[in-house]
Amino acid sequence: MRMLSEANGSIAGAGALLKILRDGQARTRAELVQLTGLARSTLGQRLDALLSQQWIVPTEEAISSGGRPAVAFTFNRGARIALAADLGATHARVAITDLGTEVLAERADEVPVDRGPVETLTWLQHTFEEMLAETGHTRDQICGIGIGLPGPVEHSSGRPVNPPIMPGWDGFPVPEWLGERFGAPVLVDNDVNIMALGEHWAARPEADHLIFVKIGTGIGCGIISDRHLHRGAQGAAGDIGHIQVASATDIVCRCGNLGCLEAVASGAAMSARLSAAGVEAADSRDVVRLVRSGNTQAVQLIRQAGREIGDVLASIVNFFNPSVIVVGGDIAEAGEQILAGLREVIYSRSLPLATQHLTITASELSDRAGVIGAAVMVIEHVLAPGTVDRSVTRD
Amino acid sequence: MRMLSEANGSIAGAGALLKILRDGQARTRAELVQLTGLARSTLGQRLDALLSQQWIVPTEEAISSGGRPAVAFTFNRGARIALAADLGATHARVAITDLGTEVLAERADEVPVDRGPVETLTWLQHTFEEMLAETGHTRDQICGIGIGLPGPVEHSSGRPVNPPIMPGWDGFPVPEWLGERFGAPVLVDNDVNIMALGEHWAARPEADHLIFVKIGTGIGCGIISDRHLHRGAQGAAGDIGHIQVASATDIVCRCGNLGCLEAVASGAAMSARLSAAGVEAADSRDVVRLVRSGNTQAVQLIRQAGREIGDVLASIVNFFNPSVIVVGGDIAEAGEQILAGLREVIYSRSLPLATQHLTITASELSDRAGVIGAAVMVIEHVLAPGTVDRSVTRD
DNA sequence: TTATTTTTGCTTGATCATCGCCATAAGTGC
DNA sequence: GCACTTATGGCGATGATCAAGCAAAAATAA
Repeated sequence: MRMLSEANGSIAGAGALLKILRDGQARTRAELVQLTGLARSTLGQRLDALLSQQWIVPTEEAISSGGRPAVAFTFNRGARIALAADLGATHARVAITDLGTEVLAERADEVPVDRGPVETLTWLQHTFEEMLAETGHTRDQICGIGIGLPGPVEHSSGRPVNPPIMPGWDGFPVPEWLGERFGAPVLVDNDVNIMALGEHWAARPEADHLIFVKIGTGIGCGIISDRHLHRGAQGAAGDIGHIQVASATDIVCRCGNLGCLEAVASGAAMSARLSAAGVEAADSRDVVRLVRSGNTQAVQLIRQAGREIGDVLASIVNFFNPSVIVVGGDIAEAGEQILAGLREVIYSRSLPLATQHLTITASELSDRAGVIGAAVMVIEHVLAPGTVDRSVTRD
Repeated sequence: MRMLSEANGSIAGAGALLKILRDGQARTRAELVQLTGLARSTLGQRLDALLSQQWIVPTEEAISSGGRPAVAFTFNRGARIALAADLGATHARVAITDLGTEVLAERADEVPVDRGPVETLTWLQHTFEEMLAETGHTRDQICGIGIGLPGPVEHSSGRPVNPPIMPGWDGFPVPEWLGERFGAPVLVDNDVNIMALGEHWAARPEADHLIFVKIGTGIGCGIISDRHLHRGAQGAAGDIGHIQVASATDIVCRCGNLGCLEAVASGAAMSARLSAAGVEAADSRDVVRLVRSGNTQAVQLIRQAGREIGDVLASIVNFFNPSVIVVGGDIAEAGEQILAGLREVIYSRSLPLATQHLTITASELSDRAGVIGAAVMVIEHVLAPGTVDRSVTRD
């Protein structure tokens, strides 16, 4: 048993304590004794250890009930920082967060990922460095770096696997490249996976089984099963964009197959269809703009897309029985229009037992879900190893 | 940390050791020292504890490499027994197994579950007692009882939830009823879940993500994600029988909806169709019999059913990315006929990344998957709490 | 100001798991 | 039969933890 607790590393035996304090609530010694079952003296020793490492801090306010007021301790979210990046096909979002996933600095830029890993990561390195200077943080405060990439990633090695829209990235050792430059552990994952992680952790921690559906240029989803990210055998889980839908078996998808969901209901498919109909729309954002401005064709199209996606999700609800479905991505910005279509189909097609407590909602974190998820991935890896990922990448 | 290890109960600190010995990773003291990092003396103490409780036994053969031969230890599968039952709609299979899920005694009977819980469980109690007498085991050797039921079960409480084919069972406290009579922990779960568990554990332990598809009177599946059973938010995960299939939106299902998979490809649906065509077939078994005897209509029907189910599974493969799909249930006894249809559709419709290492195979345990899974559920609960289920039912 | 209450820091002796060391057991090779 | 090698068991030392107690600190109530 000893080895298990010592595997925690620097935090040593105090890991269990930290776990309790990390929920953000201030706890007094008396409460902690109650919660852990430790002796007062032992608890004192452990608190000292955590205090000296700055992992926790005493709060200002003293709660008195007639005698000497008790000192309450809280988790020190500012003890370390996490570097997080959500790299999309054309735009990237980079952030520095504290250990409570609070965003301390943030940037969103147009960065084409198709120029290859070295150029993109060099830009990322410089952006991180600039932001660190901005916020006045040093390198030794970094507890880790989390990266989301728009394609399949082998999480254990942090390398992209045959990514369709990232030429030159196949097998590129992202963790090694960045790890050398910052001297911190680097974790990489698929963008939908980290979005699911972010939404689950920051907005819906009570949901045990969550599906995050990203509707943007393409369509994909991140899966949380029993509070763990489900990545699948090849890390390819959640690739629902190429599931065949019944209604349109004549449309050719970019993958070569017929009637893929993505070829019908994605942002790219919708903008293409609007353009063909004479309405100008270059990408997902234009579609959303048109919907918001009340364009009839766009509204009809997005409602129909919602029903198509709902068709696929209805099957998934029966199979997976999630407690929450969160919808995010560019197209989700159109709001209720797409959710209405989704709900309509899911509630009529799926089993009552599976739908009676099912929540279908738009992402609360919106376009920040990715970076926050990347931060969560890193923080959990450092503070509670094994919760999110079971294999270490780099140290 | 202390409290964590003590929660293990009677095995105390030696739990980790037992896990290693159980998997056969190490056998001699030297190897165990290497693997655990414990001191030789500490290891010796722990081994003594395990030996005195009969959890492990020294083997006869002594491995020498020039000096005094090392004593090899093996997990004593006979230390305790598990009582297991797989109750189906009309027939039941009951077994006593050792801790290695080896079947020591077994019975298969026609037992209609629709007569209510008291009659069925009373029969089960007597069967267990008879079998115990037969094998010469006593009650205090029972480490637990595992039950599989044909309907949704809230695993944490062990109670059926609105089971469609089990009148009178809704909310019945199965664990309490049986626990009182045998003085052992009772775990209950859906029949497909335990089949998935059995097949995963006994036949395919290397598969991290497994889907067990049961094709019998109805159609359902059990889901293993990251070596853990995925039960879903309402314990309703895996209910793929009522997913709508494109090809037959005109057929009414017993659930009231149109075009359910179960209404097209289940044993009940096939026997009904054969009967309507003038070929006598009362149930799934008759269908299998006809297929085996080479009846053209039956063969065509089962091939088509394979394709329909494959259609649904193709979507699930994209979504879930399993490493193995195991097919079981009465209809699966027909062998390659149904697998051919499945493979045909899945390999053509699902993504190459997801299918390239995907195995689609018939159940190795066949009609024993259920009881063995029930035994696994109990054994894992006692020996490695938290591996399969995270909530305790009864003690 | 003083008494009371409650928290906190510190000390002590006991307990327990673990560790390192040494003696002994049980083989192999000459 | 003897030296050598390797495995095993036992003993005292170590360190973490615990329960208990006492004194100091910091508030409230009289």
